[in-house]
Amino acid sequence: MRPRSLPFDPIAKAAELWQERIGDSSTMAAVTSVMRVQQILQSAVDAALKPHGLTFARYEALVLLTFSKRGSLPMRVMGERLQLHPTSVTNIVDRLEADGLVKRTPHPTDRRTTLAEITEAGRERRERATEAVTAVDFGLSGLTERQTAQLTDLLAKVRKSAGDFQD
Amino acid sequence: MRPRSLPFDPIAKAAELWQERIGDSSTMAAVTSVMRVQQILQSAVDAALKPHGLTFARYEALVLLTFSKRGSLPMRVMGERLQLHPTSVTNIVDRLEADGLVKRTPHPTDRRTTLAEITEAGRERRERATEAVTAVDFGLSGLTERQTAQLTDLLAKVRKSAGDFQD
DNA sequence: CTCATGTCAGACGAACTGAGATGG
DNA sequence: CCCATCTCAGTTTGTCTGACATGA
Repeated sequence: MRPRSLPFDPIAKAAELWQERIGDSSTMAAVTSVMRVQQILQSAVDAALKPHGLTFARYEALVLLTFSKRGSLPMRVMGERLQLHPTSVTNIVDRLEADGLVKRTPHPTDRRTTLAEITEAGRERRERATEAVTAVDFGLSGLTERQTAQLTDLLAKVRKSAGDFQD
Repeated sequence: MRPRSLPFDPIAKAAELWQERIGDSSTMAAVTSVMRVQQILQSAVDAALKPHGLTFARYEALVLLTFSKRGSLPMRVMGERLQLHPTSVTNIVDRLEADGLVKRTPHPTDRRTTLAEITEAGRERRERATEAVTAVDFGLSGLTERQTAQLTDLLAKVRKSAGDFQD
């Protein structure tokens, strides 16, 4: 149950007080804003996915597998792409497999690695789930096309600076 | 243990494939970017706060109390400002109180409500913690002053559109 | 030998649901 | 009576650590 909306912007207010009492507030305001917007988007997306028995993390995993050439990827690669801890990958694949959306199969040449392969049920589920999340625009509203692209660009700078990727 | 960095931007790559196979990818790219950057910031901030025995959520609560006139607020108000579930407020105040950083006191007139009041130890801890998080810029790097402000503005539009606040 | 890959057990933080006690 | 405030118990989700088995 999310609290009702405030008559003022709580982050702008906090930034104002921070500036008075502590110092430069621009970084603090941006970081708090990212945290809050993530919360908004996550809960919107999770709500849209709930009827389909998925969370955003599991949905992302399904999409990633859909995009792969053979519909399967080594679990290590999934972790790399989705920026997940190895044990988180195990956890997510466990749940997807329990729902019959993914199947673990042995790697043909490297017997250390396990492939996660999307099933036909997984592909169908992914399609329904995509309809659900796009119908609510992933919870993102209030921006023009251009502003949305601008947001993505700014965040890419941050990700790159944090070492998420090169180039 | 975070995976090493990729030789390409995984979100840009996913957006490209999404565009080919599913449709417009601009919203999906922005949302995925927010999710990922939040993860980066959260882990940077939590790492900086760990030596001080705080998480970001608890740190935010301490800051909020520091900013309040009497150093105390009704728990319901804390939930409103920090956008937290009532049980999460209980949980956070429990831990802060166990560490002696906050004290529960009865509301003078409304006996239903409990005030959380920051202690002197809490104020000191907040100050040290602020030094720690500002020293790492809250994990945010790669943006100019102007871009940081731009990011905050764009995210404010999203928050407002989602009903976080009016005006 | 080393290193990589995946899994397991156990802990944790944070959010939720549903129920309840207390009081306005 | 209804409603607000807070707490408690229990569940879910994802992350982490440390250890381990297997195999390149």
